[in-house]
Amino acid sequence: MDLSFLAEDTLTAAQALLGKKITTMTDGIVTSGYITEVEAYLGLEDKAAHAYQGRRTKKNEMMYRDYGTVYVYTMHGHHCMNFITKDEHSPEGVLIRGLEPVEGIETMQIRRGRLDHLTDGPGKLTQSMGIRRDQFNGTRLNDGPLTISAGRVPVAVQASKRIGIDNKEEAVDYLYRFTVAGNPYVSKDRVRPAVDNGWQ
DNA sequence: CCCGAGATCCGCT
DNA sequence: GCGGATCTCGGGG
Repeated sequence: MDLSFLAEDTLTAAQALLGKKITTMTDGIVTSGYITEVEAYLGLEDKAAHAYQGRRTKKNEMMYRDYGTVYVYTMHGHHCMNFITKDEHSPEGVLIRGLEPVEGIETMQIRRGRLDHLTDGPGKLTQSMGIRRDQFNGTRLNDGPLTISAGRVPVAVQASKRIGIDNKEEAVDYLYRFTVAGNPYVSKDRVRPAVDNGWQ
């Protein structure tokens, strides 16, 4: 699919990612899901972003690549995945925080070691889909082990505060988290499922 | 070399 | 809601 929507403003790109289907091939096994929850990180002026004030290290180097680059980092022993937006002058990206599983659910259950809560969090979904830093960091969407395609369309998008950044001063209040309204496959919130999980 | 900070997860209260 | 597990990386001595 055409990825040029990732070259535009990151807040718009983040919302446009909701409903897109992402598919991985890891160890010869396909897993996939629809994106239900994302967070935008705006780089230079966003105190919660890894690239705040142009900070550039080995860890966040991929934030300075072009749109469509996959940025995976580890924290607390888990992997988190971003899709980079814009270009090398604007180190911005979108954290993928939730998916509605589609294919390979049994594999996800094995990888997670449990039957539910497979993809309702940034570290959970990377584990379920076999997304490891050494194989995915720095790859490009649709030109590596991760593909993105059209998927579904949300009836409504809900904006809220980002999760887990409670000591970042004014940035904690930005409404840069976006979820599919009425979809239960999201972190933290307990959502009452809407008709068809909030898809059109 | 050591220390501590994280865009987390899990189980328990 | 809370505390503990967990691990890589970056910065300061």
